Amino acid sequence: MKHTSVVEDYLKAIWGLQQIERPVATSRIAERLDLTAAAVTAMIKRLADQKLVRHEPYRGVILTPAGELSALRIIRRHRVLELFLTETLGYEWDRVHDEAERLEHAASDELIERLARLLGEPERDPHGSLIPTAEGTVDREKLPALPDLPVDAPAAVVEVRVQSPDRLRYLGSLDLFPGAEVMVREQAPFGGPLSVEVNGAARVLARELAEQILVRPASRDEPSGDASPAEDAPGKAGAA
Amino acid sequence: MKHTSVVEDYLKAIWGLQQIERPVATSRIAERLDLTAAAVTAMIKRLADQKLVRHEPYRGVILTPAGELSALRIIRRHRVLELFLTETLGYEWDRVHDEAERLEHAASDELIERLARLLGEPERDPHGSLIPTAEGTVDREKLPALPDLPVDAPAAVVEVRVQSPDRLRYLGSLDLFPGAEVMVREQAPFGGPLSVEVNGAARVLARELAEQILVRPASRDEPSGDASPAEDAPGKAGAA
DNA sequence: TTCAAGGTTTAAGGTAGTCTAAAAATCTCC
DNA sequence: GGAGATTTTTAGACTACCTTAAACCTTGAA
Repeated sequence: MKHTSVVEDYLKAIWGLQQIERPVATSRIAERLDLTAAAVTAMIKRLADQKLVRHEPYRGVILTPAGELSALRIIRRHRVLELFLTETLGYEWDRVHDEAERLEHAASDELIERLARLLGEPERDPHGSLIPTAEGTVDREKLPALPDLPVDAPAAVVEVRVQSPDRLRYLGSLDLFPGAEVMVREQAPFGGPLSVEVNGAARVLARELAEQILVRPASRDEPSGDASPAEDAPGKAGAA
Repeated sequence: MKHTSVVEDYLKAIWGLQQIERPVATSRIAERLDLTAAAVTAMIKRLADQKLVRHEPYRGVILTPAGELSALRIIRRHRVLELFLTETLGYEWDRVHDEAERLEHAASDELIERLARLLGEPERDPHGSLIPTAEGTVDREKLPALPDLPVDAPAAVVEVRVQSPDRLRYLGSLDLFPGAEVMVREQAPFGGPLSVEVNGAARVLARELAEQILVRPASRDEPSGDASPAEDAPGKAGAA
């Protein structure tokens, strides 16, 4: 039940990669954790011994139910901490990841639950990602990305699936936080950029970035983006 | 400048022991960290290589200025975190130590400074211990302990030098938090217990514990214990 | 003044994690 | 259905810790 912080990092990485492809290749894990494939192979053995993953040599790994549960608990920690950092301490949304990355291994369950209480039992982190429950469950949601939206259809940003601080900072400068109201005005052909209205202001956005912005289309009869649980824009709280 | 968390633990332990005797014996460190003396000797070599301690074989170690600075920064982290846990998250004062012990190695300087700001740049932790500044300085203060007080002289509790959760819980049940107003009524001879008035209520306290309670005698002309910077009693915030 | 007790250091071995380099398996493509 | 490229695993070595057991100082008391 209690793992080293390195083991926690592996589980988290594997969980994330598993959302993309199952089973997960050794080299994917190595890339994500910035380690050699040899190190990953060695660790996978240990994880398999602890019944956290199942490993088919040369084929890849998948998390066991125990492994997945552990992963989700760590992800909960991470996301609660991120939200605490922005909401309570005024961190910018592009600077919370690394800090949370270290704290998540040191924080007790009790600390996390107290933080969650302080934050009002939040459902999403500052990037709009769903926070797993303390029991380790998350809803699988299937949201459209910005480029999937029909032209001129109003929607609200729900989640910004971007890690890189640079990109986050840039998106923040465009006001593209969870909760922002958006409308696609035009999509340039051949994978070109999108013209988007963000909270009423006209913006142009590279398609690559737009793909990472998940939205909830406004339902016809609602006045304006009120269907979204994410209500306020993080990352602009008290500047350092 | 950046050390492993094990190194940080050693520095903190040595700093604390150095307040009692200098140089610090290998076996004292081993006791405090619950390791074998052999492990300590090995680590001392590494610390000496990094110029964090000076070591005279068979005689003991003392921190170098660099080592002391590092130690004080870690102690600052620890104490700021402890205060955050009681003040903001409602932890009891007997349960903050272990949590802070883990977090102190993961928290960035920035996090600690933001917490300190949130807490109003506090001077003392929940036990009344002085928090070193961000620059790594602490005042050396020389306060009398409860048994040093003349009978019937009013004083205020400043610091409770107790680690053990059991004892802290017990002292808390007697209202002996920093800020409490106390008066020694009687001292039993031959190292016997003290009769003490705490916030007006009569208590009896083992001498061993009383020795660890540091107080500031009320100055004659003040109405009541207002000279103390520690103003409110921690540890009684929202019960779990 | 020696010598035993007790604390300290060395020596040897273990775990968790990393790396490089080489061997083995799988995939790709003609 | 191979040859060659690619990916994965093994092998051997390194760091930072820890342990136990033996060797080594220091000291204090007869």
